[in-house]
Amino acid sequence: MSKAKEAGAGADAEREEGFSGRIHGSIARALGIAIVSGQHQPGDVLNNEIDASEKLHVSRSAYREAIRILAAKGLVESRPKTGTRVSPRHRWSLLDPEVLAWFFESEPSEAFLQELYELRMIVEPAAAALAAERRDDAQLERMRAALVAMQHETLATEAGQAADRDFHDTVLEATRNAPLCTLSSSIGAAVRWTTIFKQRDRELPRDPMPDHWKVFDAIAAGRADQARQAMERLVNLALDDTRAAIERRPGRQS
Amino acid sequence: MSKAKEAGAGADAEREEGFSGRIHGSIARALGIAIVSGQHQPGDVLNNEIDASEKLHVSRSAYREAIRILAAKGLVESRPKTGTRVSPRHRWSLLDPEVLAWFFESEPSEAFLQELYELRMIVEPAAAALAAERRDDAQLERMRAALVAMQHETLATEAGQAADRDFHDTVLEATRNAPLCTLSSSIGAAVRWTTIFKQRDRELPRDPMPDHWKVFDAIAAGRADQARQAMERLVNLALDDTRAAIERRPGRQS
DNA sequence: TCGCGCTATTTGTCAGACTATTATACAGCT
DNA sequence: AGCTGTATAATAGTCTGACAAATAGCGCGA
Repeated sequence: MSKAKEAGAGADAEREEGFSGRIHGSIARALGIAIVSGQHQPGDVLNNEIDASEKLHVSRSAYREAIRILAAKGLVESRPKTGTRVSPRHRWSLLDPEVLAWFFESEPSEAFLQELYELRMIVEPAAAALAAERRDDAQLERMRAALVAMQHETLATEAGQAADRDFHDTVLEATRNAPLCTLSSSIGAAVRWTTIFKQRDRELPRDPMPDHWKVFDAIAAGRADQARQAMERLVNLALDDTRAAIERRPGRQS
Repeated sequence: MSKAKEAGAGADAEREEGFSGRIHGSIARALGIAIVSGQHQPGDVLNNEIDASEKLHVSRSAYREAIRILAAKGLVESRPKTGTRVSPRHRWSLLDPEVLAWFFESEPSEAFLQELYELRMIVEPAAAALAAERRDDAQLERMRAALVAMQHETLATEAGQAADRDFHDTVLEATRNAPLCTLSSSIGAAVRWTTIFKQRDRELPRDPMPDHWKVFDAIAAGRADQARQAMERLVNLALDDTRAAIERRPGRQS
């Protein structure tokens, strides 16, 4: 069978700019970005299906499938006669990975970033505390291996960032709480997008390893409170770095 | 308002619980329930579009739109030649309102409920603390009004439950953190589904008002820590009630 | 044994017609 | 005049049937 087939790097890298091969996917992406970036505000009604699909040079069914995707994520709502209109913000699935990705494709507001970090600051330390109580030896070993790799490669390389992801993912898995995993995973992935800004800005100003090791040690020792505090510091420092990088770079690129 | 018609083709007795109006919606719902309930396990491939749509007596496009919805929520993944297969669980958007609803339509496992409450226990107290620091007078007034209404109507009535929702929603809004709102709103809505079990089981064993008022008082006074602790107690008691109701009702069919 | 191209299967896309729903305007009634 | 019910028109929803594109798996040949 195809067990080790899941290379990972290749499959994910294919979601680069432009489109994802499938028409309905790229239309959903384009519309989604237009919505989360405010080009289409809540309450606005989109062109009817015929006009819209003509303007985009696609068939009506492809356009409709794109709309279904957006509707599934709470961004729009369709009704006969009224048309398809952008839903109020409180209906949006702000934690959906794709929606988050769309936010980050159109320079999210600093306030939004702030809110995400705030949520991360609530969730990840709690996750670390749970992990300290529930991790098993195999997970512990994977965390250590990830940190070792991360230390060797540094966050400047793709492999290093993958190791970082691996560490955090294993911490989450160790909580044995599936909803918590998907949540924190989404936030983490989104926030890690900002790493690109940081990297592009200049060399990483701070060595993240000591803080990571403190989290690991606390989890290994089974000290929940200590793990929580260590993770709090870690996230806090990441926030500082990101905020500094953003303030130093008020110019938008395109 | 009569639900007249429906006779028509006659052969579509397949349409269960009746509503959702839109075909693609009900198909997505049916398939979604089948997936989250384990009838289709991760890795399983669904029938190809032609067979499936024939078996359901719907057109291929309607079926495809249903699949797009499920794919948008991470439940399935479609590729040419391979077909559409159920995604691994860690891809599922467990916090999506519809996915949660589907879980609760097919008696969720106790473990899953436990995990949801655990997450709620992490998020809601933190939200209460933030609300205590950021609420404005108008929000405060709406919280008070909601609690007064809740006290009059009790949780046994629809109006009383609406007031409960209103209270919690206002607390969330007061955090001024949009992602936190959508998250906690989803969890709250899902967990409140269990209220039905509780009600069905017997009279509500405990008066929830004193704990609600304590949360309110702390938020009104701007005492973040106090609000956090009060909300912790509130959620904890809800968990106890739910767990008791479930254990008292082990009636398992199928 | 290994690699390369063929093919069959499945999703993806397209086009056009018809149906269902409903907001709105309008006529009719009180 | 004000209200009520109905006709109308606009739009999403559904269906049909066809063709295109991608690709997993197989067989062929080096």
